[in-house]
Amino acid sequence: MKLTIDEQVALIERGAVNVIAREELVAKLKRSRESGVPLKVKAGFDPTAPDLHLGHTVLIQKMKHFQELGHEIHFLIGDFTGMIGDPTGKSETRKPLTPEQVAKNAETYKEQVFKILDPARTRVVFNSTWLNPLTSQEFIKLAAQLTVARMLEREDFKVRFENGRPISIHEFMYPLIQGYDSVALHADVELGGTDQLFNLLMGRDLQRVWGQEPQVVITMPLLEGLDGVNKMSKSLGNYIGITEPPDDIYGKTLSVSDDLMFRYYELLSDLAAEEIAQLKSGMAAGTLHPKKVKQQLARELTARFYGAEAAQQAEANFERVFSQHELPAEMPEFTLPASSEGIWLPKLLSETEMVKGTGEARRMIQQGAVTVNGDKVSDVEQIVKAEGEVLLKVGKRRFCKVIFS
RNA sequence: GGAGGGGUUCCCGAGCGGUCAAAGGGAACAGACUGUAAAUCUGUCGGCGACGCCUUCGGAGGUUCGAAUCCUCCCCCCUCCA
Repeated sequence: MKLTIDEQVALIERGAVNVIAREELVAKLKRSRESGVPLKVKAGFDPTAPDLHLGHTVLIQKMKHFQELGHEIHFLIGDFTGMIGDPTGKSETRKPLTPEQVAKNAETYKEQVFKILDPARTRVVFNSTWLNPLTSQEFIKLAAQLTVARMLEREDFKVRFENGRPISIHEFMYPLIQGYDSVALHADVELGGTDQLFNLLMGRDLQRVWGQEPQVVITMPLLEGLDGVNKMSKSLGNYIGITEPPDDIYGKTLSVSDDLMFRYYELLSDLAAEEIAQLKSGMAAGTLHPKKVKQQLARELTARFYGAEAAQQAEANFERVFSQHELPAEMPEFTLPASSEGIWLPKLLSETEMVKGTGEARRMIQQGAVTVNGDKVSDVEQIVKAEGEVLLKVGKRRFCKVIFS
């Protein structure tokens, strides 16, 4: 790819919230082009979440942009810092992870990130590599670079401090350590979410202290989760995981609110800004149905991880089940022993794990949410014939085929 | 180290000897309406083959016919002082 420096900068700036500082970025890009030495682009991930979701991909897409420009990505897994716990945005002290958990989560990251990034231009690094050997003296030197007052400028610390909530001393170390990672890597650029701004800037400060040219800092917006309120996160359960089945990625995307849909377009889609604007105005003018627009997004995102064909299939499945109200083409099967006296429906639902227990089964039946072979059941005492095949449906999206043998 | 205030069901938060499986709100789930959107309305929301039984209110004991509520010890958190 042969882009002019201006075109490169435009690509890099797309979607970014901060670029600090633009002139430095231009200078680095020029120097890299002249010398043929790729820039070292660093992005750190805290190995707390076992699964990457679309929220992470905002950043990963940006990393990919750099790869397309020929630069080298350092995918930093914060296995050391993961044991501390990033205090960013938290109102409480985080629980540290055990080394075993960190190691396990880190592996998952490595597997998943290459769904998007080019492995040949990606270096996966662990910050324990250089942090574990640090001596106490070096550690203290690091700590000496920052005052408490400066640290308390940070909004999250400030709020906690003013509200008298606990801040552990080790949490102060987090930004310092993250900054030191940049020193250890000689990073030219660091990418992160907007919530990471303080930590990213710390890298610049520390690099100066260690006599290095400060890294360019680029922040990307945080993606809202499916609820449209909180940021997308595993722990809140409002996420779309990139390893989820195509049907789920498609379905979850389609369940997002209209407002949120455009936010997703903006941050996740590969469509040009003008194309997105067209969709928006078309919808406002009434010439485009919102569902069509949303379907396009769902197809694009599903196709990103599974290909266009799988995306089409996911759409077909979705239409079949939710628009035509037909049973899905495939559903989980359960085999139970046949019996002549039949089986009590709540028991059957419970055995097939369609509900948590017979209590929930009773509730679902009473609420008219249960269907047996397509017929709605209202009797809690219903006995189902335990022979042949029985199709069960609970609510809108729980299906199961029971085979009695 | 000293003085106070707290730990309630997924979360917040009432309750302060029986009428408490525990108000209210949020989340979640189901139904209606839809575009599985949002908003709205209704219902459910510890477990159990259930108009009854069992297990919950930081932990362990105790007082009572009876405790989330009272007493004792322990654990954890917060505030102020040092």
